[in-house]
Amino acid sequence: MAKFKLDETDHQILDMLIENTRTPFTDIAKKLLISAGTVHVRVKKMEEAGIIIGSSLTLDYQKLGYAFIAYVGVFLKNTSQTKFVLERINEIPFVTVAHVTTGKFNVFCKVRARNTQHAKEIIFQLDDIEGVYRTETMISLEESINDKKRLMHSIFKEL
Amino acid sequence: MAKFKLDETDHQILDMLIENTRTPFTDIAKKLLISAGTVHVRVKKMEEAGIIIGSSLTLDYQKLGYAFIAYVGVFLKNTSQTKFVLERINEIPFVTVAHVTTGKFNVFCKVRARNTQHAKEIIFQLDDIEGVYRTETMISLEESINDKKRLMHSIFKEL
DNA sequence: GGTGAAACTTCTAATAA
DNA sequence: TTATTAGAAGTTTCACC
Repeated sequence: MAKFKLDETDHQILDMLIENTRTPFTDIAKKLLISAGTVHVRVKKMEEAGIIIGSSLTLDYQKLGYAFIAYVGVFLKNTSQTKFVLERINEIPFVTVAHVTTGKFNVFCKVRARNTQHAKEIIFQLDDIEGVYRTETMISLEESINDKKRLMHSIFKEL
Repeated sequence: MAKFKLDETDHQILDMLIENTRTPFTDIAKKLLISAGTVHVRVKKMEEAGIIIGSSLTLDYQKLGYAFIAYVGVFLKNTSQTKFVLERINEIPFVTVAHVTTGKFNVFCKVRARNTQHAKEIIFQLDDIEGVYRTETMISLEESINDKKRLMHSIFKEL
C-alpha cells in the first residue's frame, strides 16, 4: 500500500479523537472551521487506509482491583522454541503484552495482576512453560508516562 | 470511594465499547435486550465512578512510519535521584511509558521510534540525563499480544 | 478536494412505572 | 433500577461548488 499522506487537518482531527473518540464530528468541524461532512470523510479515509485501526476505552484498572504491574523477562533454553513459548504465553491470562526481543531477554512480557500473590501465580505459569529456562521479574512501583497524545504530537511535528 | 460493583450487564457494555467506543448505544441495547436509555445511564455511572477514564484511538504506528519499539532499562547512580530523572525522561519525546521498578533496573521505559538510528538518538538522550548511570536496551523484534479485551474477560471472570 | 442541507440515526433527560 | 418517549444533537449522503 502506498504511504498515506496526512495533512495538518488530519492531524488535528486525530488529535481530538485521541483525546476522546466520542468527540462529535460537529465539534471537531466547528473547531477546525470545516464542515462536519469533511471530518466524516477524512476519518473514513483514515480508517480505510488502516491508519485508524480502532478505538478503545481506557479503564481504571486500579479501581477494578488490578493495580499490580510487572514486567517479566524470559530466558529460553533454546531460541528455536520462541514460537512455541509465545503460543503458550498467549494462553496465560493477565499477560497483556509479549515481545520477542534482542538484548538481555528472549521474550519480554507485561503482566497485570491484582496483587503480589496473584502476580506470583502468573509468573509461575510463565516459568512452567516448556522451553523456558528462567524468568526475571521487575515490579512497577509507579507508572509515570503514558501519553499517546504527546507521542502523536511528536510524530506530527516530524511528518 | 467505595468500590464500584459491576454486574454482568456492565461487563457486556464495557466489552462492546472496548472493542469499539463508537458502538451506538442503540446497538448495545438491542444486543443486551435492554433499552438504550439504560445503556446510557450505566455508561454515565461508570464514567462518574471513574471506572471509564476515557477513550482513545488505536493507530497503526507502523503505517505512520514508527515501527520500532525498544524497552530501555535505566540504572541510576543514586536512587534518590529517581524523581529528577523521571521528570527529565518525561521531557523526551518518543518515550511513551516509564515505570519506577524494583528488580534489575531502577527505571524502565518504552521507546517508540522510526528506526534504529532514531531510537539511538532517543536512548542517547536517556543516557545523557544527569544521575543516569547506564542504560540497557532491548529491541522488540515482534509484538505478540496486546489484548485489552482478553484482559477484561479475565478480570470479569474473577469479579 | 470541500460545502451545506436533507434525511436518517442516535443521544439524552425527563417522566412514569 | 429500568423503560418509554420526544426533542435535541450528531451522522451521513449527495448534489453542487
